[in-house]
This record gives sequence, structure tokens and C-alpha cells, in this order.
Amino acid sequence: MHNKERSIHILPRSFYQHDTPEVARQLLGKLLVRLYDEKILIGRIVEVEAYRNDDAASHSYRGKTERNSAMFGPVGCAYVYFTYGMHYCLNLVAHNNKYVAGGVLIRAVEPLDGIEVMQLLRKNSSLKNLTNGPGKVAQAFGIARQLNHHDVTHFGELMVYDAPSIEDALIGVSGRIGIRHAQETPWRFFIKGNAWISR
DNA sequence: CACCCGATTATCT
DNA sequence: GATAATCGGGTGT
Repeated sequence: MHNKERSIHILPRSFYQHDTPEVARQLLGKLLVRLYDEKILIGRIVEVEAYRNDDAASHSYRGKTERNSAMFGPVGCAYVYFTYGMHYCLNLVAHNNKYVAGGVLIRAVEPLDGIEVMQLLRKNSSLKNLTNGPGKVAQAFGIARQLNHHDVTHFGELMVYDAPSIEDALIGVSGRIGIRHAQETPWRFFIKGNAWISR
């Protein structure tokens, strides 16, 4: 091969089979891809949070229920939950075999393609408020209960594609946002300086 | 930009 | 009956 081709591929299930905070960090820079109504929506993941079953802030902390069952299912699937009576949030199930559940909340993405569709779904939102929060990402990508348990490791309505990793020097770390318990646990990861991080 | 607050309802105790 | 991994609008600096 004369020219070096960039291999564009869907992240395999093994990508998600590691400790949840590590997968969260590795997801930064990867591409969230949604096939929606004959259109393609693409966002570069720029902010995430890890939630593991031994962690008091996690929905999975008190065991499996109907709502959180996806987090106890196969890694590489979506856990979509409804909250505050009006918002959906997207997680990707990820944990190693020392834990029984874990997920990475997708808090923000940088919109790359399908921006007009995202703006329609977000109802006149400004570009800078399009995908800079977990509820906003779900709304902009048309993600709701229908995608709970959806496998993102095969071609389909929702996928995560590989992209270059982010070097440690460019990754910011902090406590997670909007939680009551375990506020000090430093499991929020974001790409420093990116315009779409939620705060 | 920062902070405050009300909306709105599925889910769990 | 209380809570919630949020958002958007309002007010003030």
C-alpha cells in the first residue's frame, strides 16, 4: 500500500472490557455515530464520567433493577436512562470482570457532521449549546429508550468509531457533576480547552 | 459569566 | 412520597 490509509472501524467489544474509569478516558476523542432518518450524525466525544457498581454515585450501586439492567448486561451496549422527568442520558456499558456493572456517561461531544439535524432535534439551540451536556447530546442525537441495551459494537443505529487517542497532557480530570454521593471521586474526564465541554 | 430556580415524571423506597 | 448522572430562562455583576 503506497499511501498510509487511516483505518476507520467500530470499536470492538474488547475495548469496553476494562476498568470503567480507564475506558472513560480512552473514549475521549472517539466518534459517536448515529444513523437517524437516513442521515448520519457524528460527534467527537470530549467529556465523559465513569460510574461503577462499587461507587455510591452509580445507579448500579444498590444492585440491579429494571431501570439500570443495561449496566449489568454486556459491555459495549448502551445504557439510556430517563431523569428529571424530561431528559435522557447515554452511557456506554464498560467494566472489567472484577465488577458486575459499570458505565461511561457521555457528557459532551463536539458536533462534526449532521449539525442541521441536531439543531432541528434540539429546537433552535445555538451551536455552542447544541451538545455540551448529557441531556443535550441525547436530544441532539435522537437517543431515547429505544436505544437502551443497543449494541454499539456492530454496524447499526448507534456506534462508536475509533479515532486517535488523546494524550494525557491534554486530558482534564475532576469530580463528577450533579451527584450527591462520592463528589470527590475524580472520575470526570474531558479534553482541556474544548469549546463543547459542559463546564 | 455566575448564580438561582422552576419544570416535570419515571423510578425506587 | 421523595428523589434525580439536567436544562433553560431569569436576574445581577
